Amino acid sequence: MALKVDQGTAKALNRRLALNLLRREGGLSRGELAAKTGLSNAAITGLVSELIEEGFLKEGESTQSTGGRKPVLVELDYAARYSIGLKLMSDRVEAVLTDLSTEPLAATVVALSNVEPETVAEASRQAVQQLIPDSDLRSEKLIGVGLAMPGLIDVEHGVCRISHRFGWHNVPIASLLAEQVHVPVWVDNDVNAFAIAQQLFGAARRRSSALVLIIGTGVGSALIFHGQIHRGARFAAGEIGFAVDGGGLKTDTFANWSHRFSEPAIERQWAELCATSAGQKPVKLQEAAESGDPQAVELLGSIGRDIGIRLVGMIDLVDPEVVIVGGEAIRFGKALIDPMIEAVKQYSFEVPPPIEIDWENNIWSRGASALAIQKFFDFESADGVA
Amino acid sequence: MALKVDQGTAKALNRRLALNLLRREGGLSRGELAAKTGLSNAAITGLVSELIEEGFLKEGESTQSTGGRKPVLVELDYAARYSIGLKLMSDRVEAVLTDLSTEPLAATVVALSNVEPETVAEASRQAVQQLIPDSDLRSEKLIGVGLAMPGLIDVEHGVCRISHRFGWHNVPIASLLAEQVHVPVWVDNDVNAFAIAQQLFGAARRRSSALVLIIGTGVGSALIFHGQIHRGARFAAGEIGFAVDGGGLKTDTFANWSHRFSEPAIERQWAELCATSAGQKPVKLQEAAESGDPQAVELLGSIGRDIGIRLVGMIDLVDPEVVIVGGEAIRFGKALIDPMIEAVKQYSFEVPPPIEIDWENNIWSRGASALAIQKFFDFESADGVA
DNA sequence: AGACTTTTTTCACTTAATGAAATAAGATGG
DNA sequence: CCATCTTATTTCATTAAGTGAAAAAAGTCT
Repeated sequence: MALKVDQGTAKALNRRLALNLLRREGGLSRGELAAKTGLSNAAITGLVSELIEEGFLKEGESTQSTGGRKPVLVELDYAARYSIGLKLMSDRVEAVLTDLSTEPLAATVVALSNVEPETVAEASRQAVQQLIPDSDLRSEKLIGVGLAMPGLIDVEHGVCRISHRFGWHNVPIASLLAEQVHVPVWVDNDVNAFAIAQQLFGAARRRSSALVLIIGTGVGSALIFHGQIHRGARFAAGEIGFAVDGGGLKTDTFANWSHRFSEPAIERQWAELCATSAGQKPVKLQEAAESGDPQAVELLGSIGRDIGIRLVGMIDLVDPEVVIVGGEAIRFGKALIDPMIEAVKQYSFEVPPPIEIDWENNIWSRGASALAIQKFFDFESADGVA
Repeated sequence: MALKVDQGTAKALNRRLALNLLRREGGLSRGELAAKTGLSNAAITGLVSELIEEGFLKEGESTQSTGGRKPVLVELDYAARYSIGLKLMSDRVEAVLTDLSTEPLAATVVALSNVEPETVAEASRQAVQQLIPDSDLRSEKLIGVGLAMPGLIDVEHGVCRISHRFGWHNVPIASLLAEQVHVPVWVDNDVNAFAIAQQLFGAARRRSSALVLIIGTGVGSALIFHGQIHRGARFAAGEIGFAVDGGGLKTDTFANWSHRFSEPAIERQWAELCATSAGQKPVKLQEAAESGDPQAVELLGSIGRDIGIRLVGMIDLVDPEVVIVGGEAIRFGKALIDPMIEAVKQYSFEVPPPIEIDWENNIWSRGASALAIQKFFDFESADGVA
């Protein structure tokens, strides 16, 4: 429910406005900041000095004078604090310590013997301990811990409503972990976490809406509108992994996104292909595609096209400013991606939005770290679970 | 771009908050209003007396005392002002005069000899004139005119970017009309207008998100998030009419939503069916379905199921609080609707949101009227094109 | 060095909300 | 029927955040 706006919230909103402007545009003088926010110079003076006092902003170099006093650049001090990101996998917790720009400073991995909530919380505690052993430093400079996992997450209460992959049902994982690490903890769906990182410092940085598609262990998506994750009425927005497809007039053929398009599914299809074409010794799909193997190129092309066709439906529905595609399947390269983009261009209602491919290893845990960092740039639910 | 919040905008936001609370909940006492908005009693006293002075609120009957002074109910005075809605059709302009609750007070239709912007503007002027001949009354009590039409509309500038059905391209229809009627004019896509009406006083009244699906002359949709229409980066959100469908593994079969699912397309399929089944004299599809004709029930069932299957993809992506289905095809009744709902239930990822069917004749122009009314409940772009 | 220019800060003022106290209006009970 | 209690609404002094104008700071240019 929307709530009243008093002077306190108004101030917080203006603070967020200025911070996000600096995040998107880099260094700005106080005067530019005033012009771009619409606030008076006087107000900016006060706001900036508060933020400098808190350590989030620093004065940069003065730039060119235009015949008078040089403007003093003000910029975000990304090194001022740390954040920790934890990505839950079925067999391990991947952890990373980053600065406020999600730049990794250290990383570690803790193995999981099982996926019981207590086991996961204990492994997470160990990971945090390894990354910042000094508990004083933790309370001083660590802004919090972000936890990313597959499933439907109630981010406000820090509860995992449903995670099929972990077999969880209403697990208050944020508070379980917060009890152990004594810093604020935020949980979110892993694809949402990736999308937030893209929004803060990635391809969606200067855009207000985005559609994120992940082709990894499963297939999932995330939506950003007005610079905010759209989570849906039951935290299920973007859960396209199980979308059925009636196949035109043939309603009896249902193709499951994850079943055909996930990275494991693609590998499986390659294995089946290799098994049937006798005499050929099995080669890795990625290598085969890179060396131009016709069967591999054909398989990936067909899958890419089909993904593209489904992407068109999503684009036409929400009309995002940009589409960002990531996930482990990106490693299959152009053979998969180009036909996908081609299909989007061919079948879109209008000229489609730009499609950006962005993926690298360890990006999951950086996304998790962005969950905590986002709270600096975003005024809503700035409390986490502590 | 988001902008600063000063005391003026804060006040406007609080005013909006109170108005929307009253719209959703009906009459409330000042005390309840204070409790639900989070504002102090003192602030509510001031706010309410301003709104009463302006004529938008009135005091209602005092309710039951609970042992002390009776609370005085405050409610919206829907009769305080008028709004006019214009729905552009290819051969006519349908117009309705409503109160602030979109309740029709009078209606008229003006024929169009062609769809040139000037012709449309002139016909619209005539319609307004017929509904309120007295120009003094217009400037006093008419809050504005809402114009609904198919196509991509830049609502901020009142420009129709593209309308295939009218052959328009960047037509500043709002200012063309505003010049003639001398009241504020707002234009929007017709499906968006319908959705806004549903949000203000229909099935989405107490919800903050909704997915609206229209099966009419074409097939279109609208999205409401946070009580606001989601228009997309190029005003193209919801334009699913041309969505392609790769049909599972068979990428060569493309079924176009509008081509198979629009009301004319359904009629066409019935006509084809009647033509092939020799000896049978043609019966109207709606009548055939109502009388339980197996072929009609079968045809509508198959179409309904296919629509349902596609709806699942949309629901899984955006996870709306409610789905609202409307459009001229609703007249085909349960034979079409029930299989659609069945399919949604069968193939959804989670328990699907409630699906509400809401349609009646002349609803298009009431939706148009809601475009102007919405500006009272919504603080953004409250200026229109004047 | 003195005259401009441009940026940033200072300060008196305005506005909208707040909490506490006052007032209004009805209920209750002898 | 009057005194007292209860609940609803209004009044008022106070507070917080932003504004515009003027002052101060920090340059450039001749």
